[in-house]
Amino acid sequence: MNYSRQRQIILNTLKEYTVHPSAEQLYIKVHEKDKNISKGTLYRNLNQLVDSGMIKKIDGLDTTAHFDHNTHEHYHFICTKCNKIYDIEKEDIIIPTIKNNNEFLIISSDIIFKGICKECKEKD
Amino acid sequence: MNYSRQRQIILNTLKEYTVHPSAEQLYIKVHEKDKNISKGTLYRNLNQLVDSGMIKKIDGLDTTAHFDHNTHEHYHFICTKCNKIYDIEKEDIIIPTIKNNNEFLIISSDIIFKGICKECKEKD
DNA sequence: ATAAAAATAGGAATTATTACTACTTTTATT
DNA sequence: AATAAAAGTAGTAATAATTCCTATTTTTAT
Repeated sequence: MNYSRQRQIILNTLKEYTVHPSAEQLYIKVHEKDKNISKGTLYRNLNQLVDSGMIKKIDGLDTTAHFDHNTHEHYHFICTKCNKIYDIEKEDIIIPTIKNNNEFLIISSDIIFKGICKECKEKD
Repeated sequence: MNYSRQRQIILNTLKEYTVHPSAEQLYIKVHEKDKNISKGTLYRNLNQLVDSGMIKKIDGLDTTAHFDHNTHEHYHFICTKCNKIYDIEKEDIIIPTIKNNNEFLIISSDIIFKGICKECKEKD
């Protein structure tokens, strides 16, 4: 992967997020910094960054892919009321494993908890 | 929800699968049984069946939604070589939980394990 | 300095999904 | 059984997310 100014902007912009934007949300911010960066470039670079392990792609949040610059192993909680996505750190959960498993070589596990966050609970 | 012949065909067709088809894959089979069932009808009914809890929607497998007639709580393992989706039964895993959690009310958790299945491991 | 490899902008194309509309089927009530 | 309201349908148009394409530009290794 060669250096590219555009890819640098995309990565830096993603790093400014504490939540996990979709490509479209990211595009708006990136576009503010450089009006010429096209969606083709954005998608191509996001995919390259995912493939090289520099960022993570999160599916299953809604119908679109979201992107996460936090590459250390962690999981997500989505509040079904406010749709906010919270990070759940590895050390804060009991990791699932398959019992007596000699059939599957597990390389990664994605976990998405869904429910109600404290804030929404207190509003009721 | 009223009875509809088309919905019955869609549900029965989904039940014939042991794997978890996308809407498109399901459409091909449904279309073999009744040439007149439209994609609009398929999507509308799939969404109704999901909303009523009769089937489950699985996101995060690839870019499209997949559907599962197996509504009892279970999880999935995707082989990154052959892309086959295996069911992992609840009783076969150690369920993840958030430790010392008083912030999130967890209603459901989706887990997708990724790795290499036995078959693909043995081919190497 | 230069040539091959990689990347780009911008728009076209593709794919998945939803929305719309005039018509048909189902269901509850008589 | 007749009937009217509610629910559902086919077929197509529209939308949204993402990928593909191409001529041009940038990066990198010599």
